[in-house]
Amino acid sequence: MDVSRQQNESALRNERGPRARTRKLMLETATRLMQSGITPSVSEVAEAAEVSRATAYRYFPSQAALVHAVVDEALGPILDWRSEAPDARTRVADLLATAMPRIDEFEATFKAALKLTLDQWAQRQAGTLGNEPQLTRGHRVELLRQVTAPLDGKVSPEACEQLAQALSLVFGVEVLVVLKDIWGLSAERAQAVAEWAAAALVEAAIREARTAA
Amino acid sequence: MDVSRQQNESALRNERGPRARTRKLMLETATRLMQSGITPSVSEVAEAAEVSRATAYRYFPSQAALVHAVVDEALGPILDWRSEAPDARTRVADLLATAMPRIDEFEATFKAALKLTLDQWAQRQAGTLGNEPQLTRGHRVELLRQVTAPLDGKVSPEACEQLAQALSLVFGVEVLVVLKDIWGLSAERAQAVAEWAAAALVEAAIREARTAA
DNA sequence: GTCTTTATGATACGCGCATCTCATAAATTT
DNA sequence: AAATTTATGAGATGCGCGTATCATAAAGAC
Repeated sequence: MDVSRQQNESALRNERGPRARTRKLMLETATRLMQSGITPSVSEVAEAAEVSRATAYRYFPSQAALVHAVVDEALGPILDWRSEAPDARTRVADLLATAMPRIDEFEATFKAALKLTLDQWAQRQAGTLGNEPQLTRGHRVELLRQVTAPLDGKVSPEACEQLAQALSLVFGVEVLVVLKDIWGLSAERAQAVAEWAAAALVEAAIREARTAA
Repeated sequence: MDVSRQQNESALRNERGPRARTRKLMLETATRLMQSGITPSVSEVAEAAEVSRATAYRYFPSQAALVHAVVDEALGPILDWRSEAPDARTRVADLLATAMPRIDEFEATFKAALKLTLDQWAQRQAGTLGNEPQLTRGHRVELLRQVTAPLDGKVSPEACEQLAQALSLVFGVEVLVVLKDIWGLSAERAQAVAEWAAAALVEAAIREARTAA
């Protein structure tokens, strides 16, 4: 029973037929469960979606694959984000305004994803690397390069890179983990702090370039 | 067999006797395993330490308890950190110089701890809150209040608080996770980026207070 | 309509973690 | 030294995850 023979992974998403239907059902169920705070095992999704465990494992062979798929859905508008604003300050503010509420909305999902990357890192360290779906987590790099793009030429490439790296610290689930869970802030306050910090970093990079010139 | 009847938790640490000895052995074994990248189960520590599983579980009833104990050891010098430097810039640089190498050294341990806090958060959300040891993760707040202490009076309390919160984003395991794992930086580069970001944030807070006045 | 292909469900197995019980060994106390 | 408390080990049990097998039901081809 080789699935890819007749319907490959990408085709499965949007086409119809029994496979696409079941997959959609499972994904929706998994998303709902994760939103409620659970990081469901494949078996749990199977039960909640009222399909047999065997079937569930045919679509998502591991919890990692499951979370990966749900995260892809959750990322949605963040992946499509673009900015034509002329200055970096506006771009970073815009990015945070788009991404952070979405991340907060799917907080449980993104935290589960973060947990999985930590799992995979540990297994890699220990040498026990199953060939899992390999959670991506590289979106930040691309997005932040867009943010710092207006600074090309005005700021040295090294400084630009450093700024992007620093910005990646104030943008992501980790921000919520720290500000909400440790400091007890609301989602709004957390976003405000992140925006302030991001603006300060951009400002500093620009200022340094100015004094260096 | 009520342990606390004769030797309570705190007494166990430094006193001697068979219990303290076994506990120490297990802790050392667990630390060694975690440094090698594994996040060991209680059973694994038991085997590596050559004690029976039953004994192991008497000391550490769960993996969470185990990690918690190892983290306490790993924190070591970070918890003792103090600074008498007169200005916040120096203090934050000093804190990062102390803490980041230590965190990097015990990277696997701190990542495991982060994973556990995510687990606990998820279980809390789902309502299934076992009464686990409840990982602390609040050290950052105290340390950063010390960092921003020189700004009291010079900067409004709100701004001071916000600065501390922003600084907490560039100080901790999360920084390593993002900069090393996503960007592929070395530990040294990661620390340099964190230091630059921290300095920029402090600078921004001070500058804002100046212009506001 | 028959026949093939494909999807699903029921069931069973192995594995590792966590817990419990009970017997033995070690220690402390008197 | 004897008695009592305390620590340990060996084994059994239950539970959940992941996998494999086989039989049935649904969909598509002719």
